[in-house]
Amino acid sequence: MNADPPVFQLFNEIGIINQLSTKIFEGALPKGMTTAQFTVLNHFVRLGIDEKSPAELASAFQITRPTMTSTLTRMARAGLVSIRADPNDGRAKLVSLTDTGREMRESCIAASAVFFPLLGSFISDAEVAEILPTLIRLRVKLDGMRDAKAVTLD
Amino acid sequence: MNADPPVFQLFNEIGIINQLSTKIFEGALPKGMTTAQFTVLNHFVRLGIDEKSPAELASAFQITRPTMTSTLTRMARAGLVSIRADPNDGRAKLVSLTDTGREMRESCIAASAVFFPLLGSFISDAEVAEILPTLIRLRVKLDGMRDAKAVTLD
DNA sequence: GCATTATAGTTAGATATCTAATTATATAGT
DNA sequence: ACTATATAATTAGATATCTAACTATAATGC
Repeated sequence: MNADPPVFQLFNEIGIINQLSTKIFEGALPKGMTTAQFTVLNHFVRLGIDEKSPAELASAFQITRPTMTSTLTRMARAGLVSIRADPNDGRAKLVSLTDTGREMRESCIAASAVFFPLLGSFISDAEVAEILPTLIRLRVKLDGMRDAKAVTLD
Repeated sequence: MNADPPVFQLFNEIGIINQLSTKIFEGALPKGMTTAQFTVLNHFVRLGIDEKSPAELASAFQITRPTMTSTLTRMARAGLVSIRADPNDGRAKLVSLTDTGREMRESCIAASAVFFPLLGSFISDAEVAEILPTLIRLRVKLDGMRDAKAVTLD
């Protein structure tokens, strides 16, 4: 009864998996924390970065600058990041983690330490290894298309 | 330099693919149309349904009732759906497509007829066939967890 | 050097999504 | 029958996300 083309099905499944896994993950995070904010915290720590501009962060996460402004405003209000003017560029700003931000990231990591084994019980390492390369190839191609001026399709 | 566990990577890639493909798809839809609204239109047509309550629709798409209320309100405002009181249940309502809704669905299908071959050029049918079963299994398991009362993880 | 163009960040306005709380109606239980 | 519980829909308030438009500063170009 499912007449959808395989590619449609694929994107459909990916959409549902994304929605469900995101919800489960956020349910495990400290109250009020979101995936978007955790991603920023994790980025600084994992890459050992001191300061980065909002534009660079937006680019790293492939979101628009207004979205980044919005998230950073909330994170600054919560004391997770600190934002100062860039002394070398009057237009730009520089974002850095606060101690509170670093502690929050630790709490999130602790939460995910419980979360990922659970997900791991839903899909084996072998299965992940089997499908991950294909998904990465697909992501890279989609990503390349994003850079094409407009997604005109004509 | 990527020390993330494979499962983390998997969900990361899935998140990015979902974001990019959704954006590309919506870019192809008629101005103002969204994936959420198209999904509702397509649901009625594909399954040949006349009327369905907001609660049933919310359940079918695995979103909350407030979200469904929100989307249906906008769709009704745009003339895409019609909503009436359920004569058999004073609490419930019944949603149905309007002619405008049906036409809009056709336009979206026409748009996707251009979109999916494009995506198809990014991933072969063979690759889709290879990874789809695993993704479906994963989705089903995540889905089952959703029904567990609370995602307590403890 | 001054005008044009590009870039950084923000603001405005929109949609989708969630949780918590509210209102109204049904159903169950005793 | 009357109370207690469950269900349908909505409202309120929040986050994330987008596009379009705006302000300010930097870089280019002639």
